[in-house]
Amino acid sequence: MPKLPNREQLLVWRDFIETTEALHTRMGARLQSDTGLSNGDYTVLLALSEAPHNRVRSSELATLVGWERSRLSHHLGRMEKRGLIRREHCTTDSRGAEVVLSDTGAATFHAATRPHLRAIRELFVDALTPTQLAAAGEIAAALRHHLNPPDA
Amino acid sequence: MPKLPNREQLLVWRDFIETTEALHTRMGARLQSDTGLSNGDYTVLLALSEAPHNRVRSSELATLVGWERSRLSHHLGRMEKRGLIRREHCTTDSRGAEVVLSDTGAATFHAATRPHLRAIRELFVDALTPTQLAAAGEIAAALRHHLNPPDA
DNA sequence: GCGTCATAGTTGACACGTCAATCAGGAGGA
DNA sequence: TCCTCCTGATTGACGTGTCAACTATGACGC
Repeated sequence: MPKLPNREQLLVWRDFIETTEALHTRMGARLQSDTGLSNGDYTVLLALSEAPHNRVRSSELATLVGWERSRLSHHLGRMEKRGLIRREHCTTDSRGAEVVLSDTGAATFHAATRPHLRAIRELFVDALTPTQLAAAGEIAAALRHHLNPPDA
Repeated sequence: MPKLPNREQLLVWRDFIETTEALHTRMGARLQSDTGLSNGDYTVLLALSEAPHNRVRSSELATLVGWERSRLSHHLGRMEKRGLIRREHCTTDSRGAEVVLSDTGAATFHAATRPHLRAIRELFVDALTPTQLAAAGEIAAALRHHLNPPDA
C-alpha cells in the first residue's frame, strides 16, 4: 500500500505549484510587455549570447536550455521568422544545423536584459527574505536532484 | 537607479523557475499517462467535485481555480466534448452558465485521485525534508502575497 | 421606457508544448 | 558495397494559454 500525502502536505503542494505557475505567467507577461520577447525567446537568446561566436549546434542548444529537440525546433522556427536568429547548415555534420544569433537578436536581447533583471528583482527577490531565498535555492536543488537522479 | 539582482540571486532564480517548470511538466505527463487527464482537467474536476451538487457558475469556477474566464471557457469546451462536464443555462441570470460535473467526469476524477496523490508524494513530498517542505509553503505564501497584494 | 455602463461568457487568431512519425545522413559490421 | 542501426533535426496534429474583440444581458439613473 503506497503512502499518500496527508492533508497538510497536500495544501503545501497546491499552494506551491499554483504560485510558481502564476509567477511564471506573470514574468512572461512582464517580459512580453517590457521587451516584446517571451520567456522562451529570452532563454534561447541568453544561451546564444553566452556561446562562443554566438553560434551553437541545435542539439547542444536543446541541452543547454533543457528542452526537447522538437520544442526547440518549433520555437526556432518562430524566432527565425521574426529575424532574431538564423539557421545554417553545419559543415562538419551534414545532418546538423547551427543556430546563429542575428544582429537584430543581439540588439533585442541587449535591450531586454535590464528590464528583465528588474522584473526578477521585483517579482521574486524582493518577495523573499534572504533566508527564504536561500531555502528556495535548496528546495530547487532537491527537487531537481529528485526528478533527474544522477545515477541512470 | 533601480536595484538589480546580484549573481547569486540570479542563479537561485534560474534554478528555481526552471525546476518548478520541470516539476509541473513532469506531473502533467504522469497524470496524463496514469489517468488520461491533464493538469487543467484535474483542477477543474477537483473544484467541481467539491462544489455543492457538483455544480458551479462559470465565473465562480474561474475564481476558484484562479484562471481567466477565456481560458476556462476554452478548457470547458474541450472537456465538454469529451463528456467530462456539461454546461447548462443559469436560471437566475440569463447571461450566465452553470458548469455541471457529469457521471463520466465524476467517475474519471474518482479513478484519478489515488494515482495523482501518489505522484504528488513521489515527485514532491518525497524529494524534500520536512523542514524544506515547510519552507516551500512559506515561500509560496510570500510569493503569492507579493504577486497579489491584498490592499488593492 | 431608454441611454449608459458594467458583467457573463464566447470566439478567433495566434503563440506555445508534446507526441509520434518522418527524413536524411553518419557509423559499423558482414 | 550493402545492410542495419543510431542520431540530428523537422514536421503535422492536436491540446493548451493569452489577448482582444464581440454578443447578450443585467443594473442604474433619468
